[in-house]
Amino acid sequence: MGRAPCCEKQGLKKGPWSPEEDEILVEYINKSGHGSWRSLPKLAGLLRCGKSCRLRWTNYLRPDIKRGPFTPEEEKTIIQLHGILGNRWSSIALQLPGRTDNEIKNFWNTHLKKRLVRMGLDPTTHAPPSPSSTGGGTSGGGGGGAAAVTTSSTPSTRHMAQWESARLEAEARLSRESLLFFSSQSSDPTAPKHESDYFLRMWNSDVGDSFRKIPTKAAELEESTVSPASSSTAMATTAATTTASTITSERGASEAAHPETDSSSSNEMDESSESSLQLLLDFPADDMGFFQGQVGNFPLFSNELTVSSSIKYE
DNA sequence: AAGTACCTCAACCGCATTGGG
DNA sequence: GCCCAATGCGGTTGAGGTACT
Repeated sequence: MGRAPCCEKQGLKKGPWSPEEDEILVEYINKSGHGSWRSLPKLAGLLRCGKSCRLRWTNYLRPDIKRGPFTPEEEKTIIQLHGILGNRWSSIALQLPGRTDNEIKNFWNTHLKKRLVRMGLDPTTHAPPSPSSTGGGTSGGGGGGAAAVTTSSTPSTRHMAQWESARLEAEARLSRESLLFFSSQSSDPTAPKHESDYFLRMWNSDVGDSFRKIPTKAAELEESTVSPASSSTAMATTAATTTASTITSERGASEAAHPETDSSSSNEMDESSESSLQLLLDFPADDMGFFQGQVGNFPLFSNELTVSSSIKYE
């Protein structure tokens, strides 16, 4: 195929940016905007490719970038969002104003990932490693451990399945209760009438968008790893139950006391218990408040519901 | 003090996606 | 609908700094 390189390599500088280059770039963008990144270097008089300029601007020079160490709240947000979104750093960054996807990615890889590993959690899925896989194969970084989880699903598809499950459940409920729902809506159109409402909202938000855009290739892969009899929805429910448990604070704790939920995943969750979930369970419910008013044009979660609403479907 | 190992993070690379012609 | 350029995104690299021996 041979896509042409993003820029002609000859004569273009690579590596760290000098203060002078930074100054030129900032001055030019402040004056003229970045416009076409490809043509920017030439117009600004920089010996860099447009891609490099864009990266430098978005990751370092942008005026709204927040510097300095991550706060505990930001850490929690990242961990929780990673539990939901996986390695969708740009989506995670949307919830952390002033932080770049690159910064979050680096912080995750150098700090948070290790912390989860120390807690006995799979940093990819946030689930405790399955007993069969704990013996050998978690060496090496990267995605090596991804296959260790419950089904053969990949992290991204498990996250997608989680979303899909919540969405389907919400839609089913709403269709069942549509008359009641719409009649009662007149009193307060903005107030969620049902917990599943939040998922529909989130699904229709920017965050949900990122899932709808997951390439079908991933879904096909998912299908191919599941027996024909098991629909993707059924799989999704299982995955959602498992994964959502790990990312839910209140629910995670109550789940241990209510083993009547999905038996296929309950074993894992039982084994995880408090110790392996400690980090996630420690989060107060209103830590998910970052969703409120920040996704789309509406609040997504009320304080009393938070994410715990995500699992109460059977 | 010197050498080595480890850590951090800015920057690069290449694939995926988007959008215009 | 197809092609291609532009842009976005996530994984990876490597230089520089720090800690340890």
